[in-house]
Amino acid sequence: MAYPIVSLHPAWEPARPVAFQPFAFLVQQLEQTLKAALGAAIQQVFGTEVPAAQLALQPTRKEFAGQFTLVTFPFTKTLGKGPEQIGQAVGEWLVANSPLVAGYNVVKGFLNLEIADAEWLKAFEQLRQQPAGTPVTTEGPRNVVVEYSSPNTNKPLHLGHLRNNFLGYSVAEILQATGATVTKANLVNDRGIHICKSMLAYQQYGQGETPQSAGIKGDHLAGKYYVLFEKHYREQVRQLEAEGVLPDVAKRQAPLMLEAQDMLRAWEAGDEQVVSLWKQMNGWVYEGFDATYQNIGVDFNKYYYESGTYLLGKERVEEGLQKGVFFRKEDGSVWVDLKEEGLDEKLLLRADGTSVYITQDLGTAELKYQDFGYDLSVYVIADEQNYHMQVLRAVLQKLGKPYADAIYHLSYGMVDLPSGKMKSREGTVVDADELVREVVEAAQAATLEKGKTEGLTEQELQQLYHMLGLGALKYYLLKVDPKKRMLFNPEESVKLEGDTGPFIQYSHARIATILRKAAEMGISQEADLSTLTELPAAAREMVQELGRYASVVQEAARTFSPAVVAQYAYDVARAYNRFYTDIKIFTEPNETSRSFYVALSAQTGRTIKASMGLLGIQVPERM
RNA sequence: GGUUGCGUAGCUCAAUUGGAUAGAGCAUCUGACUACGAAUCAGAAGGUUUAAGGUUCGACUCCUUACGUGACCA
Repeated sequence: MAYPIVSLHPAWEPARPVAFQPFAFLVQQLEQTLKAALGAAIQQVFGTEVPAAQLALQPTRKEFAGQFTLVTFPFTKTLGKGPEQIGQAVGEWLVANSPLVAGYNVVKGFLNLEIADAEWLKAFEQLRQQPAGTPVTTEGPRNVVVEYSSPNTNKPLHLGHLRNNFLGYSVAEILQATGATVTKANLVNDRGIHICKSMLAYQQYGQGETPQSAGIKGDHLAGKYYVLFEKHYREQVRQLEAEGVLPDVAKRQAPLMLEAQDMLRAWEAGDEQVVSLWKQMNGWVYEGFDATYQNIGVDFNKYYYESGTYLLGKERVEEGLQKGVFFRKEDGSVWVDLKEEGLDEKLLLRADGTSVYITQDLGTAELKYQDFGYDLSVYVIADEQNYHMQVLRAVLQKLGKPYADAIYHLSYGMVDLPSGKMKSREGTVVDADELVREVVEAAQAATLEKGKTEGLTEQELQQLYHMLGLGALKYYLLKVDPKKRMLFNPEESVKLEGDTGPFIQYSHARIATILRKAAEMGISQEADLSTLTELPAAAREMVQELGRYASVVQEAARTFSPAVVAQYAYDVARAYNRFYTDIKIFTEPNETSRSFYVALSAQTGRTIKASMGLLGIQVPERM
């Protein structure tokens, strides 16, 4: 693999310029050319060379004419002139000498440059020739594993998991769009004391119930017994405390807890009965998870099970002891000293030889690397585990693992409710299946109210409601910067106006209608655009917006942020709606312009579809 | 107690990574469907970016302190 692993973390910096561009980066290309022209201008006018890195261009703000802006403040010292003077001189030179630049204006230290419409048209022509799915770059990691979802098998998925799943899926898609080969992995936490709790409760109170007999999804059934365990366990603790036992002791010595621990030991020892119950219940849970995954539209190429990796983790601990980077305490427990790394001493293996979380994570990391030899391994895990992930990396570094630095923790903020934190103990957890049902129902109600779907079959309607409901939910969860904690407001999440998924889906449906009608009217999208000389502002802005696609996806990949793509999709939809009200496509008298507007609409539709696809959101032809 | 994240309009979020008069949506108010879909568009109002200092041509962004709030480590 040609990519040095160490350079990939935490976010790789694209080297510029690159030799080969697989995608016509409309805006990037213009920017490059413009920068070269700017360099030449300064050279010609002032006789001084300015490093290209200093020529920072930014988009011109809406209230000024132009599309690109050069900030001239940084040059005042080296050029010995005032910021306005520099702007004037450079602008004047460019208009006279560069075909790119049609006009300029200077406001204080800002030189606003207007790109000639002919250039925009040329760029648009290039852009629309690009086949769908063309990688947006050749840089960055090429072989990536994205681990996400990673549920426990003792209860069903909830709202927090949804953020995780949508993020993981989307980041995988985004990285794939940069040309990387991406493996979506799901590490199932299928062993441990919490699993035993469900099993024990089932054994004691289940009376042979099955998902079929109870008419409950398997994951919900397991969750039911987990809750039942907690209920009876708490009762036992309360009783012990009433008998005068200290709270801490009561928690440890409640019969149910002791039995659960017995069961865990029996499981590790391979006890047939326990293992068979474990297999049966996990089987139910997996069926339930599969149904949820399918329903929310996420998938995986590879499953890992902690039951299959924790032993490998113990081997890593042994390896560390042999290499002398771990140490054993008198009681037999194994530790690593990470004080030099600014962390603490950390337990790796209990005195009784049983593994802790980090043990299995060491094993899983090893296995993943054996399987895929990745140059980037993304872990989509909530930020409450920041410390844990730092430790994992540090331990792998101590072990001298080549993949230690290829690990990237995509640390996302937890989801709050208007009522505060989600607490399973207080029953405030929002169930994923139920939430999805609610958003789909809300989408159905809204669609029926609009009454624009006559002619669709019942099946098409159901698909549409699902598409819209999930679109609303996914967009709502993905539009916020992953790193930030977010508030989930159930009422807002099913809204379909303003900054929402359905708004963008609506824009797509609108475009689809335009294209259908254009086809009926026999309007070609292939007119020779070179005969057009001037564009209406709305069309120019639309072209410019569409041209950002590749750099937006690169930015999203670099920062592991679907929010960047969500924001872009919204911007595109908004720009199109503005264009739509501004310009009457079918009454446009100039045939070439009319053809151009249809082609522009088509390209907008493709861009919306692609962007939303990166978020895992589908878009309808009608709604 | 230690480590660490966050604090922007009434609410939910942005701000091109140090650039212009801090932008969107929701909610509120006003206007636009007898030419392509009003789930839309145009406009109004809404801010001492928690506070105080510092760095510089320039700070929501970087540094220090305080306050508020969350997470993790025992």
